[in-house]
Amino acid sequence: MDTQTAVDLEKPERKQQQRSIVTQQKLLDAAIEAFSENGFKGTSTRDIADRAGVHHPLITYHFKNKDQLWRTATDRIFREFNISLVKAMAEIPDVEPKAKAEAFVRTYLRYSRSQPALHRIILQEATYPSERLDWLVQNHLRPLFDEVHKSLINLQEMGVAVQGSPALLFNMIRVCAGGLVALKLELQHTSDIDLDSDAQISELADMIIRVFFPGDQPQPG
Amino acid sequence: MDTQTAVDLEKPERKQQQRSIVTQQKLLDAAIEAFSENGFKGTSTRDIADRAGVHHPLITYHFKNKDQLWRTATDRIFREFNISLVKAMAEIPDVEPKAKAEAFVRTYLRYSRSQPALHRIILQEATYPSERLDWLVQNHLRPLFDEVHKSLINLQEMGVAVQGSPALLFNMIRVCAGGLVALKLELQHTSDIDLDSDAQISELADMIIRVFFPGDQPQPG
DNA sequence: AACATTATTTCCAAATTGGACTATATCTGC
DNA sequence: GCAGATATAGTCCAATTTGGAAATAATGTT
Repeated sequence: MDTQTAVDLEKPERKQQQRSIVTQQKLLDAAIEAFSENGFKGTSTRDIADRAGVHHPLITYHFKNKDQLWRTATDRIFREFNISLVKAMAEIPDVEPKAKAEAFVRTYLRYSRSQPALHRIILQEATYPSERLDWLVQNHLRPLFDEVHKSLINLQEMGVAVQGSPALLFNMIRVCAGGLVALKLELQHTSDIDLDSDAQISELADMIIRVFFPGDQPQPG
Repeated sequence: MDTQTAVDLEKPERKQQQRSIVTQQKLLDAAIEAFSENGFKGTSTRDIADRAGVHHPLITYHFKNKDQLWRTATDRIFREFNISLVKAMAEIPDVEPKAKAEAFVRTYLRYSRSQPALHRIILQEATYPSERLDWLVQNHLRPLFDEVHKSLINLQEMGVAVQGSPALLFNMIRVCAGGLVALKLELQHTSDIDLDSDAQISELADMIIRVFFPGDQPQPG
């Protein structure tokens, strides 16, 4: 439903120039950073332009307005994440559901680290009702939930995942991954945890898996 | 030329008037709401004054400036939480460590629901380094961590808590409680979870306990 | 009544806001 | 190459918002 250019022209008579693409990418990166730091309301288009090292009127030129910029930027994060996820899942055979769950956790965690905005922007928008939250839910969060939810029920039936509400379970896993990464600055100071390190990310992944998917492991007693 | 704030000075020659206390409370409530929605930078003192239904110069009068207002408001949240926590823990005998862990989870969850800002403000401040984050860590987060960390190690040794890094464990529990409540608006839409309901809060508490404290408590006698 | 405390009201100087506008540079398609 | 479209630069503005100061008025305390 969208093109790479800001405006949907019926008949693009010329192809988009390379420098234009670069500018848009810089603006999108800057927007993601700014929005996840200060929220939608707390971010000015000039701030974004400054971070991108670009003249601020270019935002109007490329993305029409602040709202469209937010949507395009957010869309990119979730798209990229979905690509990573699909790719990782495809490598695991369907007959190994626990391995699939593990892949999900590790992918979510790895992507969250490289792009903490994945979780932060959700949090920013979840503080009060807005059209943006509705958009986020409908286009990205709900579809993801629906899919994982099914898998989780399956895993519970197989005795791999812990019992209890699969909806709660999904969200607990999600915040243990993304939510912890979003707090990484704090964790460095309070808990001597450095989620920038591969080792600690891996340790966290192991722990999430061990806690939420304890099945197929040596049961004590 | 010292401005009198809520903090008690050496010798107040007259006692604080009731209307002053009310105004301060209204401002603190409004500040907590605004800061947790839009972060420190994204919140204006005028916005806070409007929410409180109070003239904005009163902020300067009562709290000197925006920064002091933030500190006072944040301090109040954590103090209140600590009071709840201490009170709840005092009711559980020391010989029942698992019950203590349960009480901690339930208290954290209940307080987070009545005051989601507890988690949201941390998240707002954890997105980039600031003096406020340092202050938060030193005055509230670190002390809480240190205390719970000890208890968790103990619980692990008794086989009540799951194995693994106690620091990670603490933070996983924390985000499963506070982090999920902070997302409650989203969860209503994506997952049909209503964390305003007692039943679902209780279900979440049970699940957290079941997942992170699966071991049985040795029964005395 | 006297005086401290609290609230109201008006004001300011600085910064920020989104956006318009023109001019210039650069690329594309021919 | 050229013409026309695309993209950026640079400048400007009017409106609003910002945190805060100040003078004045109202209210409570002793």
